[in-house]
Amino acid sequence: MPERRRGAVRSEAARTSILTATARLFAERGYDHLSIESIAAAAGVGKQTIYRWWPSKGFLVAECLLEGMLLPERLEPPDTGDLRTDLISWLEEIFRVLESPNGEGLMRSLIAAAAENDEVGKRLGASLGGLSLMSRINAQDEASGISPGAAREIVEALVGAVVMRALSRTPIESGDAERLVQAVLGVAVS
Amino acid sequence: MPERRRGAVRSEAARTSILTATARLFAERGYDHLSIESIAAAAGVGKQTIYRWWPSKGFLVAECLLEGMLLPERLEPPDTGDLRTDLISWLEEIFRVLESPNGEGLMRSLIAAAAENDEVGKRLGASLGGLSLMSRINAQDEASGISPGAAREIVEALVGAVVMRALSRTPIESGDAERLVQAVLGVAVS
Amino acid sequence: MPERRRGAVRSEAARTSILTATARLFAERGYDHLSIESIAAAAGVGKQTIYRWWPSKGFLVAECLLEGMLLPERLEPPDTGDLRTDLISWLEEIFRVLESPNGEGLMRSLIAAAAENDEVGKRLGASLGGLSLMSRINAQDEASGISPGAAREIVEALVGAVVMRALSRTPIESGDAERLVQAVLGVAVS
Amino acid sequence: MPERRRGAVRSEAARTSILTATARLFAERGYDHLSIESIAAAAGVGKQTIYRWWPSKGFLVAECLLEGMLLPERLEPPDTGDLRTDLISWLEEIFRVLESPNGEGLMRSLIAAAAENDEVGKRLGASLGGLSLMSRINAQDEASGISPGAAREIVEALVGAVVMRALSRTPIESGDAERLVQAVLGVAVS
DNA sequence: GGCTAATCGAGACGGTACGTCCCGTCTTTAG
DNA sequence: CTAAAGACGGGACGTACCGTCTCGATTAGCC
Repeated sequence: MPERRRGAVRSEAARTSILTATARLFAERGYDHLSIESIAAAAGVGKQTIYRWWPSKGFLVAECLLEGMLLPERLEPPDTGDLRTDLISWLEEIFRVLESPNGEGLMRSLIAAAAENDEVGKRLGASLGGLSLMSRINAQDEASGISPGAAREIVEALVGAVVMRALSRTPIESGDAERLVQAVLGVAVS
Repeated sequence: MPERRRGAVRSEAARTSILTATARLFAERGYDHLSIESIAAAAGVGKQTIYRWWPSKGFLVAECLLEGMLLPERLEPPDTGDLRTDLISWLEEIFRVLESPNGEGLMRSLIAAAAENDEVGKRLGASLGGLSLMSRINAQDEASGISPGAAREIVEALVGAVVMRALSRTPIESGDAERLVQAVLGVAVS
Repeated sequence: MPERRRGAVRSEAARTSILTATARLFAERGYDHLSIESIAAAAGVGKQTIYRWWPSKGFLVAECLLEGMLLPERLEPPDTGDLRTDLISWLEEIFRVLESPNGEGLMRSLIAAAAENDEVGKRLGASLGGLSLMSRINAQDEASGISPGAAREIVEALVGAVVMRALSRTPIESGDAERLVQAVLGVAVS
Repeated sequence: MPERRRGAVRSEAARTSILTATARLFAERGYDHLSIESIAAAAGVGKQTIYRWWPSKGFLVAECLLEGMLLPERLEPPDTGDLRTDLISWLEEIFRVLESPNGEGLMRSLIAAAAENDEVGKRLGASLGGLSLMSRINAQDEASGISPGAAREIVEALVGAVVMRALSRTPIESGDAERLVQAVLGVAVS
């Protein structure tokens, strides 16, 4: 027996409008300066309805991230067969986001959220496409010159480099994606 | 004549006790939850004295970082001549900090500060030893198999990987430093 | 035919446990700090069940008052034939309630409820025994030296004096009941 | 030495506008429905400025009462030499306030405040003129037929009767003041 | 027996207000 | 002119309740 709960059921309309409002305000104002109060007001919802389902704004942002409401596109690496080229395309896509208006601010907000909230932290890498990338590399281990089991380290290094770019406020220059892949993947795979 | 301003001069005692209090509270409570009010109280100082000299708590933290009051040790890579070994030692040192009690929390607080404040962001990499590492690699370019001009990318990738570790809440395992260096520097340099 | 409604009938168990819970919480926490939510929880009842039958907590308290669940005893004046003595006994009884632990708080809660809710207000005097006292005095008018038709004023003055005692936080001293009757009834009736 | 305190001094402007706003909102909305938040907004003041100086809205109302900002007129009994006539005039004045638009509501709000807050409770009687009346009666003890030391009881009874009128929602009729004085002062003084 | 209607418990919902924390600014007194 | 102290207007926090509503379950008269 599924042990039915009693009482009114959770309102999907409220949930949706809260997440939408969160995503919008996150993009507009950044993670700091994002307040539960303003989310509630923008969503046309009582504050308690937010606190009933999410412990803090960090988890709200985490759920938005999971639903793909924060990043403008699906940042998955393409698969043309040539890993190196795919990596470069992928990084260039990410860099393009970073260079878009307020793109860096959005990324830094994401980092701030990841620093404060466990859920966001655990999902940050995957949201940038790291997860599918890892399994992709793992599958190709033998075929490429990459040492086996290094997938995690490579992805960590590449995503980490992107994060450092956002944190260090260094402007991105053309060719950066290629140089980065070159540095991490090494000469051997060229 | 050096054009001395009239009136009382800035109190060094106040400055020091403010920075000390900031560093202590930063370590205890993290970047969020760090408040100017509590710093002033802990330092035995009026709030105005803080606002007179620093624009926000971010800059306070930046100055602490610059003075080496936030990280427990000097995180400079050693120089034994063997770059690969030095990198591993350096990363192991950083990982050791991460594994110390609240070490990860401290690192995440640093990242949060870097995400919010430009100064902290610009200095984060250097504070972890990235700056001296870069010049070291640049100097050795020809000697090693590293492609010329890749120093920045390599350091970015390594430091970035560390940052991702802290953000993703992945526990560190023995050998991780070596694997990371292996992945980034590639087989060719072994 | 009494035009019976269809559907389930009002649950007497719910009604009783609501009133009991109300009376208990009223005594424990006072009229302010008394919440429908806590009554419902204490009574093991849904909030709607309360709102279905009572418009507000004021009416709940009014019904408790009417059922004698709020005041510890029946505060009716005795009837020995000697009005003056009876009045003194009655006031002494009320004063005894006031002096009991939290007795004054209870009385003030009752006054607060009376100030907010019409029903409670109209019943307050009667609950303290004023109603039966009035008819008693009216019946004795000629026999005593009391001017005819003054019953209402006398009762109002006596009960009012008790209320003022509770409001003014003046401690009660022995003999107060007698002095009060003396002041209101005057020397002529002694 | 007067042990001078440091730091900015309390703003009289803020204090005044808070009390004015309190008095206005008290008259408009009553003691329940009076909220610190609305007072702060109406006074153009931060909530903390209220909480810094008053523990609760009860004390705010108490201070307004003390400054005579709540009751429309000075409700002191006149002194023509004839106590009975003066008492009647005084009660008629109070009854006139009760009969004015929202006058009864104001009185009940005052009673509610008195029931909740000690300060208001202690001052309620005095604010209605009870204090000056008591000393007046005491001074005349021998001259009148009033038993010595009965001043407090008489005032308590009279003011209490007024309070009961407000609580019981009984409409006031012409001659009520006289009947009340008659009942309390007795035939002897007629 | 099935239908309809009312009740009950539970509890989600949009709101208001609470009392607290902290912001960044301003004011006061002391050195 | 700096400094400690601290009051100020304001924004947001997370919590408590308000009164309404929506559920599923139960109960009782009616066809």
